[in-house]
Amino acid sequence: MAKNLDELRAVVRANGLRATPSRLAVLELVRASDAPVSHGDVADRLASQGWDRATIYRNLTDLAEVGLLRRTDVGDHVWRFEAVNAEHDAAHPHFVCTECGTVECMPQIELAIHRVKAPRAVKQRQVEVHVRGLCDACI
Amino acid sequence: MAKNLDELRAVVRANGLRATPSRLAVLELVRASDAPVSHGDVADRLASQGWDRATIYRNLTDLAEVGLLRRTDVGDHVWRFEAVNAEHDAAHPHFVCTECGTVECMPQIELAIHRVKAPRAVKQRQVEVHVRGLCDACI
DNA sequence: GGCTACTTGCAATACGGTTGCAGTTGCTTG
DNA sequence: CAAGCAACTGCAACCGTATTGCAAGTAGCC
Repeated sequence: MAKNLDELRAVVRANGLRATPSRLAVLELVRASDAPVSHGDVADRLASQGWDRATIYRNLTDLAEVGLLRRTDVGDHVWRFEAVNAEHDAAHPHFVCTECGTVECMPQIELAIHRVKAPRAVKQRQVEVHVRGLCDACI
Repeated sequence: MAKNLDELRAVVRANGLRATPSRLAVLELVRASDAPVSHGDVADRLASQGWDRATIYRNLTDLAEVGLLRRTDVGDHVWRFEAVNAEHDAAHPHFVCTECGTVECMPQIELAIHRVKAPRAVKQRQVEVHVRGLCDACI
């Protein structure tokens, strides 16, 4: 467990952030969750440790900004966060399950543009693509 | 124009709602928009006609409930509404500019799936597709 | 160890979304 | 056409998620 904290500390610092106790707690919790967690979830679960909601919020957004977490939403207009692991590369579409919140990478998906009238970024594929629906487990 | 109001009136009544002036104004505005419009947008644009925001909200949700409008979101946590009509029936991707927030319908875009391994919903195109990038004005 | 930039707690605000209640009105029916 | 009633509207308020300013506290660099 102490080793795990050192690892968290190292990774936070490697990403240019200070390894504060609250940040480590947030990162540990999100990494331990198997589904995306909301700010509210995290704040509730860390309330026993005395962290203020504003702090939790800032930590979540800071960690997301440096790429340790990913902010996502499942269509209910609540932002959720999940851990980003090493092999991740953002250059392909993502599928989000609107039921369980699972995010899957979809490199096998591509945009097909049937007519020329589209923004340049779209034509150049310089866009983020999010696909939202029910995964096979929830369908 | 009067004919157009009669048509709106008829369609609203045909869907079991009362054809009140505010409802007709809302439906007309949303039908005239070429991109999904938010509650706030509609309220602002109809403010000169004196309609209260609560009324606009209720009208939007009522019209969506009976199927004359479709509620949709483009990933920015603001609900938007678009008209449902014969040619606009199918759900289609929306492009949102990450800089200025402009939203565009993208019926000319379609998912191309290169390999069979994808969630069933994706293969059946039972998904919402959100495309995010810079529009031509912000690029 | 000192110092500085970053972080946190507190308190408040912002914003989209929603609702209760009393008065108004669309529309059905006689 | 008029009456009646359920649907609709304006007003005022509330809700939950998201976000921010400021002063005090602290991580970490030198």
